[in-house]
Amino acid sequence: MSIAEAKSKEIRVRIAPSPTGFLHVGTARAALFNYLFAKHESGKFILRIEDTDLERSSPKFEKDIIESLKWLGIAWDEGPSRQSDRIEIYTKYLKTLLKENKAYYCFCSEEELEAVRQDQLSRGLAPRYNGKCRSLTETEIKKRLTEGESAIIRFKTHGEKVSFNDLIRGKIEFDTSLIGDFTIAKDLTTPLYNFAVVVDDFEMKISHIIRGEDHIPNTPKQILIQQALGLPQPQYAHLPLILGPDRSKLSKRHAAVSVANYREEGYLPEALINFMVFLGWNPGTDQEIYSLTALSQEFTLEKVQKSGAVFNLKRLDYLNGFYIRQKPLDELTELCRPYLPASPAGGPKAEKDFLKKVVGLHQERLKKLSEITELADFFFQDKLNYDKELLRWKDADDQKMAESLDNLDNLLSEISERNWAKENLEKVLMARAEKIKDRGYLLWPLRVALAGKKASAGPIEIAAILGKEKTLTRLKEARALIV
RNA sequence: GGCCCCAUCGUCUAGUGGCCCAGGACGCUUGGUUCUCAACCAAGAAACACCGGUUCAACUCCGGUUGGGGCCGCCA
Repeated sequence: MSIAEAKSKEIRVRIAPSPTGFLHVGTARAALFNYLFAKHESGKFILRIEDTDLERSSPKFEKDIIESLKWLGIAWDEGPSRQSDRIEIYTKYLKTLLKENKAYYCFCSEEELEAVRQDQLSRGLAPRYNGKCRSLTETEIKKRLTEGESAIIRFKTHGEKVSFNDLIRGKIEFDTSLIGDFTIAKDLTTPLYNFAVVVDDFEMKISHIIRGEDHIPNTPKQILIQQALGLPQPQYAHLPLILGPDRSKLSKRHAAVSVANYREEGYLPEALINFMVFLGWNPGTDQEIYSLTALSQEFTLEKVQKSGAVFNLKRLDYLNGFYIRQKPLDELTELCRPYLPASPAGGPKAEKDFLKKVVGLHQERLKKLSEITELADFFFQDKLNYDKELLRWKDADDQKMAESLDNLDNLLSEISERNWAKENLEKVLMARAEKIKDRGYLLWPLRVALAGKKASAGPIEIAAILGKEKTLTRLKEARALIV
């Protein structure tokens, strides 16, 4: 094999998002599959920003796409390149097509086109261009163009059949007579999607196009353009779609769709990666937890599913909880910090120590980082607000409750600040609790007095973190609720 | 409506003709642990859309039906 041959066989894939919105989970998953495929095949993964639609594109979204991809750990080898920086290239190819009479100017107005479309639709036909401007003479075109009449560039189809072998679905065939002469550019310097992708994929030597199933109908158009330009045909692999609970394409009305949303909610990139990759792919074994590196070793297109996959938030939550539980406490504390109030004085060291205890206490209860806010709020409040009835354990009457609270107060008052640690507190409190048989009479009111809610971490652990002073204060406040 | 794609538990899926009266995971239910919640452990309910063919044998192959989805832009 010559060097040239070896080079031409290089695996090169790309993700080509358009900056018209925040990075969508569907796009992120496509990026992931491309990335994994490239890694598995020792190829290159390229990021290309498709911003030919200047109206809808925004630098804000481009920034989000780049940041979200980075956050997920999906690293690209080349790019990001931007279509708006490559206009001359498209113009060059456009001129070739025009000159060779493979594309032509169309002067039909949008209203006119829409009317034709509606008519065809109502008659149950495939809507397609009627070919009105297909054979305008060169002089007429020139004349109308110089007169400033608005025009668009169409690609000339010939009603042939186009087929390609999809790596995931096998042979797919289209009848281009049903497609008609489609648009490829608004003018010489404004290419449209189907045209720009073909040019870019060729220029960037893309070997495999791995993208969503929603692009299947675009494929024959792109192949036609390739053929007209004499370009090689890349391999295609169309991924199943991510679906909402109603099994239609996942959209905003179903759930949050941008990676940024999930990041803000406190999902970990590891969880999101692991979740997304199993939407339409599986290793064929029972292993369910994978790192990005492990995935790139396992990933093959043969294992990709053909049918759409419903986005199951419960499973994402489960995975996220799993990864949160795996996190080293130090790291998790930093991840949780944005979701917690700034702690009172004591310096950064003391604050970090305190936060670590608080986070550690809730680590196994967290499904997403943002939940720490509510779970641990009582550590940051001066005065708790809860109903007196919450203090009542089972059928305990007021007298019994008061007794329990007094007992707790007495017991805990005797423990010195120095010995105020979980082990000691446990020793003292559990000894007493055991005597009562039903520990709840002692522990339930303690938990409510300290946390102010019906579900929380253990009262002894809370007391240990809260410290003697605050613990006793809260106990007295609880006692005051009972007359 | 036209074209195209798809079809195993509620969900993600294993299964490439016999190993499957279908396996795993999430979720759900029940029990255990337990002051509550979570975590953890154990058990359980839960699926091959339908009809024909091919074959000694079909969840697996073929055809059809039904159902679902995608696309039909001077968006990508």
